[in-house]
Amino acid sequence: MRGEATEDTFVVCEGWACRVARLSDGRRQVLSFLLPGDLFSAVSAFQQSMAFHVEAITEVRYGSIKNAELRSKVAGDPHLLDSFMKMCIAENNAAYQRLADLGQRSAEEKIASLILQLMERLGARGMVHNLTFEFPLRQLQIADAVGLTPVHVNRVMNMLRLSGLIDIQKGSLTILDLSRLQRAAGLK
Amino acid sequence: MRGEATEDTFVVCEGWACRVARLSDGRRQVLSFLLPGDLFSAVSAFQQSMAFHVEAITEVRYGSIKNAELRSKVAGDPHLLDSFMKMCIAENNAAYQRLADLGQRSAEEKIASLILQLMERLGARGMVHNLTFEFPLRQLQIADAVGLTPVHVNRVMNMLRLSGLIDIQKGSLTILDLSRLQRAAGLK
DNA sequence: CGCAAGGTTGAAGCGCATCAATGTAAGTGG
DNA sequence: CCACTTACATTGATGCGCTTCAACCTTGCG
Repeated sequence: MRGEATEDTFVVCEGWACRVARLSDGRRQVLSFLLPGDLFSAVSAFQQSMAFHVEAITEVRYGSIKNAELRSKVAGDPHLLDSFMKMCIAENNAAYQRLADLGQRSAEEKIASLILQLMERLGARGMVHNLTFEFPLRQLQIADAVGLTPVHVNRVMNMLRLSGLIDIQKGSLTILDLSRLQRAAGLK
Repeated sequence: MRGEATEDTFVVCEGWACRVARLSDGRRQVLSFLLPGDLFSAVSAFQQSMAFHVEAITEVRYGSIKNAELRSKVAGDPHLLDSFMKMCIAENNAAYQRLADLGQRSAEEKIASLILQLMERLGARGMVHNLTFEFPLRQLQIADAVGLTPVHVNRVMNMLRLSGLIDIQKGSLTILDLSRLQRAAGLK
């Protein structure tokens, strides 16, 4: 789905997608990953067109609501307005955290913290069990999200695997040593 | 000003400030620059505490409004709600553009596009004349904004100056060759 | 004057990019 | 069922962009 003006606001019901910005020369930046429950953009009801577009990562089921309807609902219900603003805040804070990650962290830290952020968001949706969760990302998509080459993403992820921090099997990721992974992410 | 819960939402009236995130080991990331007319955070009225803090760059004059008052005003006026959401969108889109800059661009592109973005925002405020505008940033602040070392920022900015793209005199920046600067920024 | 903050410059090294080749698994058509 | 293709993961060799460390310079100011 490209970034044209839309009549509707969409919400992911099932599957993964991502917001992508494309530079004029073709370079791609994955701005954020969309998990079940996420709006394609928390504020899309209020803007003409998006500066990015949305791409499916897996098969995606999604729902929609007319922008005009969403706007009037939000305007008419202070409690809903508050929830809506909180989603907007979350979107902002997530972007700011990624900014700090991209600006300040090494390759290993970037990838480790991306994994931890995804786990946190999936955990809030009850989609993590025993530190294991679905992980449908290709290494190219990870590379475009953290600003590295796919080749280097491969090397770093292999290192994380060989060091016994994570394990990946058939689209499923398991964190084998959470505290070491957090240290590798530069946290604490 | 740290990121504690605040009773008020602040708006910059005069001067420059910036939002800053700090990593646990002390690394800093400048998330965005605040120019006259910017809210410290477009959504600060709706959240408990900020994930970042705000630092002054120059002397800053600012105003404030009680969060509760701002919330009720926004909730009570659909037109104001729309304006408010548009500020939130702008904040988001700016963050996304910086994400793409940090993830995909070279040092020269990062710095050139930062300069162009600042000029664009200042121009919208009528603060640019003959491609010249106030530029109070230290090289360290630029470095923390684009994710480079101050040393390298210095080299790149010197190159931009020696190449005749920009000129800096006493806190004032002039763009000498706009189209070459845009090309250096990787645009078009 | 003497100090502090910031700008400038050089030398050396590392982290990641780049280029290129090979491996591997799933899908497709004959 | 096998030849072929396509997509993605893996691995090695080489090089560059940026970091790091360190010195020195400039400016403003008590």
